Amino acid sequence: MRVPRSTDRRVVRTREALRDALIALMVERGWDEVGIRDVCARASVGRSTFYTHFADKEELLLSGYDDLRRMLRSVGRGDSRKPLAFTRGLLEHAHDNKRMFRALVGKRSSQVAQTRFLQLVVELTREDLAGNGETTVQYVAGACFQLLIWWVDSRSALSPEEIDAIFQRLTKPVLAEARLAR
Amino acid sequence: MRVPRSTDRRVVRTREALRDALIALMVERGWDEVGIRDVCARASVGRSTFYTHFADKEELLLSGYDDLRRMLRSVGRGDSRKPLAFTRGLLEHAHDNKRMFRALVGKRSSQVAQTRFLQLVVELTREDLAGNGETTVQYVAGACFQLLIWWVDSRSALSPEEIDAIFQRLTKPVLAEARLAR
DNA sequence: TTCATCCTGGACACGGTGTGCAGGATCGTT
DNA sequence: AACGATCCTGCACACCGTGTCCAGGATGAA
Repeated sequence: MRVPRSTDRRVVRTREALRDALIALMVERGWDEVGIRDVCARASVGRSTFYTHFADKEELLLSGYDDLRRMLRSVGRGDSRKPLAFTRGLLEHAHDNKRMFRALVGKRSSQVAQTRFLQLVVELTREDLAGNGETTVQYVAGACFQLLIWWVDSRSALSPEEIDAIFQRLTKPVLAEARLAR
Repeated sequence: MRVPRSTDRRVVRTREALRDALIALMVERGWDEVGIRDVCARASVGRSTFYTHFADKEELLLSGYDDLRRMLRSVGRGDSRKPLAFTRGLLEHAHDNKRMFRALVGKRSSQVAQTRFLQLVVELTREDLAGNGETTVQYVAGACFQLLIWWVDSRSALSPEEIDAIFQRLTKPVLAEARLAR
C-alpha cells in the first residue's frame, strides 16, 4: 500500500470523504452492516483508492481518532484546580455531536472504537488522579464511561451540565475515600 | 434451521463440543480470528451440523450465556442485608475461570459478548440498588464492570477478596451521597 | 430389531475482501 | 501554459468465509 503525500488536495479530499462516509453509514446502519464497498460508494471514491489509503475499515475509523483525542485533551484543561474537569467538555461535545457520538461509542459501534475511547477516558482520568492507585482510576473511569454511554444511547433528556453535576457529586466521596486508604 | 430435540445424547454432545471449542479458540486467538470452520474442526463436528444448531457464531456464544446468568444470580444472594453482595461471587468465579473469562469479556472478545455481560451487571446492580436513580445504577455498574475487566485483563496479582473489598469501600460513599440527593 | 432422528461431507451459489494494472485526471511546479 | 509527478479510476481476477442443500450412513430411543 502506497502512502500518498498528505499535502496533495486530492489526498485530503479523498480521506475526508471516506471518513465522513463511514461515520454517516455507521449512524444509519451500525458498524457491522457497513462494507467497504458502501463507504466508497457514499464517498464517491473508487474502491481501489480506498486500499491505497487504508488497510481496512478499522484503520479508517481510527484515523479520525487522533483529532478527537487532541480536542478532548485541550478541552477542560483550563481549570486545573479541581480534578476530572475534562468531563464537562467531553459531555458538551458529546451532546453537540450526539448522532456521531452514538455511532462512535454506542452499542452498535465496533469493539475497537469503543475500547479506544475507553482508553482515552482512562488516560485523562489517570492524569487528573495522579497519585491515586490504578484501581481507583479504573473505578472512576469506568463509572464515567458507562454514564456517558448510557446517557448517549438512552437519549436521556438530561443536559450535559446535569450529567456532569451528577458525576462530580458521586465521584467526590470516592476520591475522599480513596485518599483515606493511602 | 431445524431445532433438534435437546434430550438426544447426540445433540447435547454436539452442542457442548461446539461451545467448548469456541471458548478454547477464543482464548487462543480472540473472537475475530475464529471462523466457524475452525470451531467445527476443533470440535470434530461437521460444518453442516453447526448450522442445524446455530445460525451463526454469535448465537453459539450466547447460548452459553444463560447458564452464566443463572449462576451469577444464585451466587451472593444469601446475604441480602448489604447491597451489591453479588460482586464477591462474581469475582471469585472470574478468578477460577480466568482464561475463559478473559475470552468472554476481555479486550479481544466480541462486542455482543461484552455488551451482554455488562447488561447482566447492570441488571444485578439495579436490583440491589432498587430505589436509586438510573444514573446511580449506571455509575456503579460501570465502575464495577471496568474494575473487573481491568483486573482480568491486566493479570493483576490482587485476590478476588481484595478487589471486592476495594470496590465495596469505594462504592459505599457513592450510595451515601446518592441517598442525600433524594 | 425397527424407526426416527441426527450427523456427515461434499457440492453449490453468493458476497465481501484484497491485489494488480493501464489509462485518464488532477495537482504542484516552472 | 506546459510539464512531470502523483493520484484516482474501473475493471478484472483470485481468494476465503458464509450459508444452503441433500442423499446416505450412523446412532440414538423404544
